Amino acid sequence: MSFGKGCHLHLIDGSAFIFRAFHALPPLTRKSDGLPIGAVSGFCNMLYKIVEDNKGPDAPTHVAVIFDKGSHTFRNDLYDLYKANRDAMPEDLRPQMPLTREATRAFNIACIEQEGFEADDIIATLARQGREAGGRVTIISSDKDLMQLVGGGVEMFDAMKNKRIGTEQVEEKFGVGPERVIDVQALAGDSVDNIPGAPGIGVKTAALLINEYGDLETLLDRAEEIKQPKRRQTLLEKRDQIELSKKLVTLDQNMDLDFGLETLEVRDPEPDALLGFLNEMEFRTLTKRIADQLGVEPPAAPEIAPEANAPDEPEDLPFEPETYECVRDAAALQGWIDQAYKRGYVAVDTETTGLDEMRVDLVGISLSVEPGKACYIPLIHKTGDDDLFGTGALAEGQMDEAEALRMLKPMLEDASVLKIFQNAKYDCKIFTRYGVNVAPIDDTLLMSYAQNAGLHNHGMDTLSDTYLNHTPISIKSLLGTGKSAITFDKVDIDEATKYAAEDADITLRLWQLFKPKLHQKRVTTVYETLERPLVPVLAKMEMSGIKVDRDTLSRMSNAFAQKMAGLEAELHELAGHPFNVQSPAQVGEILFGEMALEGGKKTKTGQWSTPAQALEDLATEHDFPARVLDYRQLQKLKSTYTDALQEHINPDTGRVHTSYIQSGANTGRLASTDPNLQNIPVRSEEGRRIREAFVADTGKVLVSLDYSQIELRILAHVAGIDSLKQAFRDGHDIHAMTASEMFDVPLDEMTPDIRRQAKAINFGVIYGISGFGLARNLRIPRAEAQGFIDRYFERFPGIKDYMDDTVKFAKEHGHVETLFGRKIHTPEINAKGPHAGFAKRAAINAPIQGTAADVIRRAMIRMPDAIENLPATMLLQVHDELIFEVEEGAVDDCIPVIRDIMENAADPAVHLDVPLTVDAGQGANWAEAH
DNA sequence: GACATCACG
DNA sequence: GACGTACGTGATGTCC
Repeated sequence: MSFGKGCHLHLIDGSAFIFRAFHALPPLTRKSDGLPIGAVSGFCNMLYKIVEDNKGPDAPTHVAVIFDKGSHTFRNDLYDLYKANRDAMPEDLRPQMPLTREATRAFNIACIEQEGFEADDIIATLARQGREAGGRVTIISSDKDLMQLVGGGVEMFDAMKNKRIGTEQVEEKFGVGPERVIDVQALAGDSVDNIPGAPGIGVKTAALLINEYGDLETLLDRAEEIKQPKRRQTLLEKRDQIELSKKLVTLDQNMDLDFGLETLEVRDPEPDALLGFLNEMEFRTLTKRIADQLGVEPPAAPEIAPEANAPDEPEDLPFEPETYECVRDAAALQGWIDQAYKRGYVAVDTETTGLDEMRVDLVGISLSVEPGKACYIPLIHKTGDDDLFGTGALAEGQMDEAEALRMLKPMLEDASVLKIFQNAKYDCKIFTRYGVNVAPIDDTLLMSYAQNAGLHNHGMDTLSDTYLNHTPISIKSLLGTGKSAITFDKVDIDEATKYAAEDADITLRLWQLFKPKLHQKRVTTVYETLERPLVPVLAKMEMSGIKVDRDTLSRMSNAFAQKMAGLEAELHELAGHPFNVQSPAQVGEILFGEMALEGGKKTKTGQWSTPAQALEDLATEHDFPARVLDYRQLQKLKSTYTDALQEHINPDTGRVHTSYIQSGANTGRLASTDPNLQNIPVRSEEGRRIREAFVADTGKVLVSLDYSQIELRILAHVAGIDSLKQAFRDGHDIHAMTASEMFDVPLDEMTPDIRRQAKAINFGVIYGISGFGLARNLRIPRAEAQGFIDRYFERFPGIKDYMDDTVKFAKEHGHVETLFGRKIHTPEINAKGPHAGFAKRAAINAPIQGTAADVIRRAMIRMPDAIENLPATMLLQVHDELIFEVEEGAVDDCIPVIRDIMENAADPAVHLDVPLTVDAGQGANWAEAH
């Protein structure tokens, strides 16, 4: 039936409804697997009402549900900040997006979306067509942006409030008729969509002005006449901005649509399809009600077998590498992309030619959408035979790389499709280098880390073995080892498919297993606020890198080499024969064998132990150990720093790009590798000079900000030590204060040595102090050290209580927690023997170190937004320090902003009783900035 | 690949 | 009563 007079078109604003339903309705999850379905439920109930009303006098003859699609529209081209302040889609809503499309189709209602257009524009176009054809139109929505369409047979209906919105209601809201709504919106702006409007003018004033002057254009032309000076000035100065705002709020009523209104005719639902869907969603009431209405038997409710969902029961679906698909053309790839959209999630893995994300080439991509179902898309695999350049020719049967990425990019960047990785940071960095900014992501490695830190590592092999009872194909079996190892692009495509697709399959299975457990184990907040959002932050820092001056390092290396040669000759002379100075075994033999020095200890393997501490004792009497110490220091600086760092300078960027391991330390700290930039020397004068090689780029400076005494402050807070807390509030020297309390020395009589001892005790406390450890550190008799500790606990009884309570908690629960809820497991805490001591001290230290780690993570996660409009880039993190590269001249603007974020990073989740203070430094290089 | 050593917070 | 200990990391070289 064609659309015309007497027809009634219902246009349902699907996207807006889902968001509103999601926020308005209590969270509801599917019983069998915990899938969030609250918004889908609200949506289906609304559709049901429409089906029910189909019999009524006001029944629609035509109906459609319209959704937004894609995030980039013509409005973004007009104004790049359009909707820029929108929050990311809530985690629980994302999987519901594709389900609402499915629901629409199940109800046999036209489901409409068009890439690059907002639902509002499609609605506007359809409404105009309906109006012009002489029919009635009802827009099911309460979105004020649609109110401009009301009138001439078009009205709106708020389905959640059950309220009709006609011309009167629009006038009530905007103070003008529907035809002038866009003028008012252009002036008033909209903070939700980030439409600027005229600053200082809201809806009330805007309506007043429009009613006085008739329309926006007249108002702007005659703005000079306005009496209020501020208002007049705004309208004159912001004319461009206001006109732009009008363009942004004006809906496009003339879109090209590839269907006519007649295709939207109301159709009865197919009972099987509709009831099948509702049953699958486990909507019991609705299924029954609709079955009754349709006059058919409701389908049997799905069986919920409790065992199938027992938390620790891995699914038994076998792994069958032969069944994985090798995707070799666009049609096959499109099928997988469609699957990803349909489900709203997809596991992704990349294969590359190596491990350095900044340099390697992408070789292929694998995807998985359900357990056992995965594919591999080979892109640049080579044939076995080398060509003239030894690179090998491209193997047959692979998609063009650019084409494959072009097809995948919209899906990988689409907010409604969750991309699941094992170690997302690695793959995201690769994709970024190929022009794809992957979001949103989930990461099974981090999910495991949030749940299981302290129990085991979180690599794919461990996780697959532990949770899926399956040992994945080893990469070594494909690449070989050592010198004869090949790169992944040389691997036969069939073999590569089995390996790569399996990784995606495993990732997806792990995700399905871990997802509900986050909640069960009470670590959803940790994962969502401390792990997942850190991934893009770290990826950006790593890709930024830090500039390192090769010449400085090279000169230092040469100087070290010369000194070492001199020392080596001297040592051979002293020993009376040549030997390898770098061999602790040989040094030990000379010291304690040939020279027969006293006090030598042996390591557990029976060789003489020669650590620096032991050599220092001997060095007061003998030259030999003193020279060994000198040699070792230089050897360390040269091999680990001045030589190795040069190798790490990326030839393309001239910078060093470290890699942070987010799951590296059980406590929540980061670890840095390849190279480790968290242990660049600073304590010795000679070593510190290496920091001079870390420089700011031309026209910029390095800025370093670090938390002062953060762990001691956290200890004062968690142990509730009032005197310490007060000392921090007053900005006192905490070590001097401790010394004064302990040794009854007034502050003005404090000596550096007494203070040094108190400082060692303060640190010892954080580490789970022992008399032996303190004695060794301070080089005092053990009894004396124990005396210090007893005294300390006497003066600060709260600390002793904290330590005992923490150990007790660990023994009871098998884990300890940071203030932010991070759990660190302590499986050895109930062990007997020497293990127990280690576990106890680790348990005491973990909440303190871990809380500090959580605090700086929170600061880092907030940093990108805070410095968005400042010429500053965050480069490095060294546990309690952040290093930025800042444009010269902007330093004084940046430091207060960064400091503010760092000092208040604990709030509002945790309010510390002690202030956190941050010291800042700046300079042309890291030595100066620190 | 285990071990010893030493760089950092 | 003896044991054998400061907490958390990563990189390097020797030696088997």
